[in-house]
Amino acid sequence: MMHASVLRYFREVAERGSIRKAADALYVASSAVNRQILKLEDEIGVPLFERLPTGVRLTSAGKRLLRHVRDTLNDFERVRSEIDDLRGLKTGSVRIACLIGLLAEFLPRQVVDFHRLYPGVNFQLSSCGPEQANEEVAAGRADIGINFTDVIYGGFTLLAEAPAPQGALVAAGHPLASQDRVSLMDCAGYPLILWSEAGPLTPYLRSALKANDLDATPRALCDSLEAMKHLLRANMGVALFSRFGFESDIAAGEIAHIPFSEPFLADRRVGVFVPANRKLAIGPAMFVEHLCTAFADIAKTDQGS
Amino acid sequence: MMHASVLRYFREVAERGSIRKAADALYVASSAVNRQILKLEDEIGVPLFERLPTGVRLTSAGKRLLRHVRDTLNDFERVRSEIDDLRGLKTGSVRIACLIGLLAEFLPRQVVDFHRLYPGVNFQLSSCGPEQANEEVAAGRADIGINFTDVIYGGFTLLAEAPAPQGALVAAGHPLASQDRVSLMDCAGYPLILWSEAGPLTPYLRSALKANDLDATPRALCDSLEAMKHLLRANMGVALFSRFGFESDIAAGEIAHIPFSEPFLADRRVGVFVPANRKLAIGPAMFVEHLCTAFADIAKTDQGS
DNA sequence: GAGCCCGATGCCGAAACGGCATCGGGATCG
DNA sequence: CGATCCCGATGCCGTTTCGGCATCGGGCTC
Repeated sequence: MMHASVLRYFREVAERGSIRKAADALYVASSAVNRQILKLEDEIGVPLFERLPTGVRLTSAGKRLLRHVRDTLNDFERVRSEIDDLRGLKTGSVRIACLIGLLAEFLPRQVVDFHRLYPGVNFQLSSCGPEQANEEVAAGRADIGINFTDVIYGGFTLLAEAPAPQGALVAAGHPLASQDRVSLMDCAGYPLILWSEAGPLTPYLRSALKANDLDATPRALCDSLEAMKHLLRANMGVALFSRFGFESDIAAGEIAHIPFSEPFLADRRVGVFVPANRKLAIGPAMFVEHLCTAFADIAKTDQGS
Repeated sequence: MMHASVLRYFREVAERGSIRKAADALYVASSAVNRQILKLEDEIGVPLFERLPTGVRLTSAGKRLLRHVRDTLNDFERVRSEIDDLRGLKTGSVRIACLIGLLAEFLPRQVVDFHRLYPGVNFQLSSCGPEQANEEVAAGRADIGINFTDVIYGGFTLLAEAPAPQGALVAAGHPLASQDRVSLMDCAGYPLILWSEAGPLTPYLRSALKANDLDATPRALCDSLEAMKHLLRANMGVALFSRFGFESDIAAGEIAHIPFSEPFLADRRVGVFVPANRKLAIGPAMFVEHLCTAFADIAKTDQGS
C-alpha cells in the first residue's frame, strides 16, 4: 500500500463509529486498529474521536481530518485507475498530426518508448505539411500537433519546442558535405531534390535561383522520405530539409546535414501544441508529457553542442 | 508520520531528479529511498522514473502520481496547521448570538467541552432575543447564531436543530408540577413570572388572560435567569420558558418544567445557523461542528423519550 | 447481578524498514 | 584510452514497527 494503512483504518472507524466494527470490516484485529488510532491522535496532538460507551464519535478535528483522508484516498483511486487504464488496454487512441520530418524517425521512437510502458494505447500518426497540421488539430481530427513554432498562433497552446535548423542534405562524398554552413545560394548551384513543388522554402529558393539565372526545375520532386534518401545516397543532388527524418543515415555517415547560414532558416523551431481550452483525454495527456520531455532533451542536447 | 514516508521520498526524488540527492536531503540511506521507490513502482505496476546515467526522471505516470502526492502532502500540511492553530492559541475568537435560554447552561457546557480540546480559541457569547439573534449574525457581529427555527429565514443556513418545547416552570411543590402537560390557560390562573414585557408568547398570553378576564400584570418581570430561578424556587409563580437554562435545577428536583399542551408551543425548535455565503474562519467552523453534534444529541435524546 | 460490548493494554512473533557495504554501468576527465 | 566518479541496484543484518491474542476495566442491557 502506497498510503499508510492508518488512513484506511481511520476512515473506516470514522464511518462505522466503532473500532471493533471497523477492524472486522478491515479483517484486522481491533487492537491493531485501536493502536493506530491512538498513535495518530498522539501525532496530531488532539483527540480525533470522543469515546462513548457504544463506540467512538469524531471530534471536530477528526471531521476535518476525515475530509482530508477521504479526499486523499479517493484521489489516489482515481490516479491509480488512470494509470492502470494506460497500462492495460482500455484507453483509446492518441492522434498526432506531425511534420513529415519528425514523423519519420523521431515520433515513432517516442511512440515505441511510450508503448513499452503503456501497451494499451493506440496511435494514429498523420504526416502533415506546416499548413495542415494546425487545421487537423483545430478540426479535432488530431489530439496533438507538431509543427514549426512560427505558425502556431492563437487558439493553440505550445507545450514544448526544440530547434529544427533547416539545411542541405547531401551524400557523404558531395562537395558541400565538408562545409559547416551553407547558404541557399550555395545549394542553388547543385541539382535539387525537393519534397514538393511548394514548401515553406520555395519562395526563397525561387528568388535565389532566379538571381543566379539558374533553372528552376529540380532534378527530382518526391513526396517520400525513403525515395529521397535513396536519391541522396546515390548523390543525385541536394535536398533541403531539417535533419529530422535523416538522423539514422547521418549517424551512419551516409548522408550529411549542413545547416543553412541564413539565420531565418537555421533558427527555425518545431513545437508540440494542443488546442487551447480542450481537455485532453488521459491517453493523449500522458503521451504529450512524454513528448515534451523528449523535446526538452533535443533542446538540451542541441544547446550543449 | 501519518502519511507513509514513501510519499515524501517519492516527492523528493522527483524534485531532485536523483535518489542519492533525495536521500541526503531526507537524512536517510539512499538504499532505503531506492527500495521504497522500487516497491512503489511494483505496486503501481508501471515505472515511475526512467533511469538515466545522471539520475532519474519522471515518466508520464510518475508525473501524474507526483501531482497526487504533492496535493496530498500540501493538503495535509494545511489540515495539520488548522488543527494546530486550534489547539494552540493562534486562532481568533468565536462569536455566538444565542437565545438566553441556551446561553445559560447548554452553550457554556459546549464551550467548556470545546475548550478542553482547543484551549486557544476565545469566545464571545451574546444573549439575544429571537428578534436580535439573526440581526447580530447578519450584521457580522456574530459568527454563529442560535435561534428558534421558525424565524430563521432566507440568507441563513440552518445547520442543526433540536426540539425546544415551551412550557411552564414552577417550584417543585406547585400544583402544576405534577401534571404532564399544561395549557397557556392553566398558567393564566397563577401569578406569572415573565422575562420581559414583550416576548414571543406575549400575544397568546394576553389573549388567554383577557379571555379569562384576569389581570394582565405579571407578578414579576425580570431579565435575569438567575433572578427568575430564585423567584421560582420561592414559589412566587409560574414562568413560561423552554427547559433550556433550567436543566440543572430540574435535575436537582427544585424546579419542574411542564410542556404546553398547545402544539404550536410544544413543538418549537431551536437551531444553529450561519450566514449563507459567508466562509467561516477555522475556529468558528470547528466550533459549529461541535455544536451540531451537541444538537443532534439533544434531538436524539428527546426523540427517545 | 450476570452477561455483553466497548476501547485500552501487555506480550510476542512476523514483517517492514533503514544502514552499510558492494556491484555493475555509464559519464567525465586527464 | 584508462582512471575515476557518480549513479541506481542489491545482499546482509540489526532495529523498529505492526498485527494477533488474551486480558482488563467500564458502561449498558436484561
